[in-house]
Amino acid sequence: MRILIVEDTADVGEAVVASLERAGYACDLADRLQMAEEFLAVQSYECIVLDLSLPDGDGRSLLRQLRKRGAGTPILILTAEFEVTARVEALDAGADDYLVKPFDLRELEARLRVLIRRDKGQASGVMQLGDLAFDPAAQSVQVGGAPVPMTRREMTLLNLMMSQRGRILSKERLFEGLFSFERAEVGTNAVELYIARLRKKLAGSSARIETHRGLGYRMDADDA
Amino acid sequence: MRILIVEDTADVGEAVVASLERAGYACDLADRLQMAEEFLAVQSYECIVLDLSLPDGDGRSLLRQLRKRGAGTPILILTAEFEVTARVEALDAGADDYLVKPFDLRELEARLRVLIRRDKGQASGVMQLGDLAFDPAAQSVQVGGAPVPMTRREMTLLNLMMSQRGRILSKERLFEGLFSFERAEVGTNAVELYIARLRKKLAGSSARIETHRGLGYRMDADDA
DNA sequence: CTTCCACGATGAGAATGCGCATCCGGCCCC
DNA sequence: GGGGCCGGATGCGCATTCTCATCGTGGAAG
Repeated sequence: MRILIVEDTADVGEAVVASLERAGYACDLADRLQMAEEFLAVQSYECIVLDLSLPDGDGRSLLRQLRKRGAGTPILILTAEFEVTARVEALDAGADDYLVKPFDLRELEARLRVLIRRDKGQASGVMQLGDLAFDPAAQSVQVGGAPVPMTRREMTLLNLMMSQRGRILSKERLFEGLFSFERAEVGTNAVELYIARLRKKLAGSSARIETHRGLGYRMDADDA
Repeated sequence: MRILIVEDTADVGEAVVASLERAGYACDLADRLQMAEEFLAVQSYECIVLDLSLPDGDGRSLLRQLRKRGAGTPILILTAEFEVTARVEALDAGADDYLVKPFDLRELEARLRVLIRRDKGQASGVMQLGDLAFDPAAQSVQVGGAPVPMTRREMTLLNLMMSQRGRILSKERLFEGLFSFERAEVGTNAVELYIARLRKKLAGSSARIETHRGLGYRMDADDA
């Protein structure tokens, strides 16, 4: 939990550092843009608190530079400029929050907690099986990095099989999953059909579908 | 891009809705907690704007309830309470931002843009895809540096597709992002219509919208 | 070991209905 | 009042989907 504070007014900077250190963060204090850049070159931070008016330049340039470089670090602007246009401009330039002096240290801490909390915790729900990757959210299938086009039925079947990988799924079960409501009219052969289609599209992958006669189907990888 | 606004003061709520709709968001307005919960039960939102003082209870309870349920939707508190302790409490309870009335609509919009782009995992504002550049803040689209005029709906759709680039978005999902409840009577092929219009305007660009029959649409660049 | 049967695999073809284009009317905002 | 934005309706083309029919194969019993 390391935070960079860029602030030229000594007493403000020191007060912020003292407060954040008491809250358990490791803090580096820079009073000029150049010093901030030196810190950033050798250290990565959970979060950056940035004053806009600095003796050797404008904080906005640092902000833009970082974003252009692709840095995703949350940045909180802390400044005396209270004009709405300045706020909008900074936020649109890539800042994540904007606090106007004078401010309350408790609020600063709370807002930093929010930024750090947000920055963590976005997991990708991708399922992997051998060289087969399936992302249910994106509805995308890849074999060894190459995308494989799938139709809707194929996709739902793959979803069923992969979310229960390693288990044998009865044909009735798969049938329910595929044709839950319109089942009355569709023949019993349909499941086998889509199993065949899936197998064909998954040829060349290390994932495969085993047949267990009289029981159902099971998905697994070749080796393992 | 659908936003839920929970606000009991009619003129404030309507002003916010008008402003956000002009910016291309689909908005649902709830003036009571109960209504908000009903909306949330049947619809998912990109973001929630929440007033704390409501006729049938305290907004904080909704906030806590959502977080306990594990909802990760960004929430912006919009209230007249200006005490620091109230802000800290709300932020620690799971709110992502806190704006005190009276506020400037431009700042609200800017802060919502921040929350939404953060939620999507992007740090800065401008999105690029091949030679197509989209700036949600400026509501501007460029193909190879040349500006392309877009209508509001087209822009909203492009925003949806680009912020989820590489993923297949179902027609229902796009529909929900495009239209709010009051416009519920629009036909089902409205989405196809705007897809067609977008494609026409994006002809000549390396950005492309693929159709995945039965699944939805997916945005990508020609090469890759 | 052999034989037979039932279950599963596979290919070809037909119909459903999805998605696209187009034209058009209506509405809102200027 | 008018121009652009918005969304309705229709007809057509075709991918997807499912049926049908045939062939392959595993397994158990004699």
